[in-house]
Amino acid sequence: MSTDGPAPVSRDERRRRTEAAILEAARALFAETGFERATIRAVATAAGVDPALVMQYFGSKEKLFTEATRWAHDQVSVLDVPREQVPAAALADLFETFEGAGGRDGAVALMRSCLTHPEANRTLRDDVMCSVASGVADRIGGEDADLRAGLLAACVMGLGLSRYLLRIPAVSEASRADIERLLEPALRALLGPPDRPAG
Amino acid sequence: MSTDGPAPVSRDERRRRTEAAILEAARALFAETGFERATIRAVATAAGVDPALVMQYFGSKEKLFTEATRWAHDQVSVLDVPREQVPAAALADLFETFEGAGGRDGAVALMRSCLTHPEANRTLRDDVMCSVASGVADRIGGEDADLRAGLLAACVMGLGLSRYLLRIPAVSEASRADIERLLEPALRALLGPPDRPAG
DNA sequence: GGCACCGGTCAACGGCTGTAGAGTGAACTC
DNA sequence: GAGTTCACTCTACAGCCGTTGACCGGTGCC
Repeated sequence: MSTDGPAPVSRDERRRRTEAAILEAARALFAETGFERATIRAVATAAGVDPALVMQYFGSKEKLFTEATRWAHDQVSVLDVPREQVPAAALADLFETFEGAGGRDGAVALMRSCLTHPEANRTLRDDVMCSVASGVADRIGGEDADLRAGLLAACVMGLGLSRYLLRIPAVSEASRADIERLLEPALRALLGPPDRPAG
Repeated sequence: MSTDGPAPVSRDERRRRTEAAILEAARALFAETGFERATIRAVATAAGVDPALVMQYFGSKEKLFTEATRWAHDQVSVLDVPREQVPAAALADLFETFEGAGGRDGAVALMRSCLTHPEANRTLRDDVMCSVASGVADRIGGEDADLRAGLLAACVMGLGLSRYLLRIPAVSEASRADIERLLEPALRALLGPPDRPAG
């Protein structure tokens, strides 16, 4: 309580901290109630600042939301594994996204608002689902590759929705291992028969 | 075009018709934009009446929403088929719910709002998902029956979400038959090994 | 034919929302 | 140490929302 010194926080540092606090509060509130019900006033209160400061930092509620739900493409492992490991990797990616160290609020916030907020809808469909499904389809191959990949993505998203958003007890309270054990074989069936390079 | 007569609509008949028109408009708007963004004024305009009349008929926006998204338990066939037909019946129920003759807007409206509206959330989780999953679990049997049923419900809901709400192209534009052909075997894998009556 | 009823409309209120602009005091620069 | 910058706050506005109560006119009943 003495070695801390007189709080030598520079102006830049303060700005970075409050911006992070606002972003964190926004993520939490967007995740909890969705875009429409989360108000800038509530975000500001949670972050301990004035509502006008939120506007000053992010320009508008829309831009705040976009910033708070930015999707990181690079933490998707399903695009980097051989065909047979796609189902397991897809599940691992889901668990990592929603239970990993990096705050899960951003993902929940995007998903929470994806049915009522036009841009969240577009982002989740195009930048997440279609983008991933397209890569998965390449690994699956065959005539129905696109549909198979789409159905796989749909099932994984259904799991995420049930477990983290709707919180259906049987799915929400199950262990990650149990879900992988039961669901991975089912997703594997979506891949279809093993590769046949030509045909 | 002449035998119609001078529109002999009684007062009761008029009331029933306008109430139905309001309900239909509400379903359509709730389905399109969700509970929060759909306004009573917009519903009234779409139904061709005054906003105050909507209040007079349904009491509040909440009650209007509840009425517009009432869930009919009786059209679920998955609870009336033997174990091996559960996956096919679950898919048939989904297609019937969202593409059947009885307006699909009610189902879309409930689903559209299930992530942001507390009561829609509760209804979809408890009255739809848990209720159905519980019945399915009974048919599946075994140690993990509840989780297996929950995962099956999650996958089917993921399909519905991708096809009718997010409209992911690969899933949305596929034929019902193709989806059944590819997804039914996968869902069948969720049932686990065939019944073993004791054990 | 007079009267009560009721489907329907009009105008308005209070509250909440996103947003804008002026102002303030402490941290930085020279 | 004076002047500037900038994080931050206060106050306010305009618009939209759900909701209400008074009012109007045709319909049904005696």
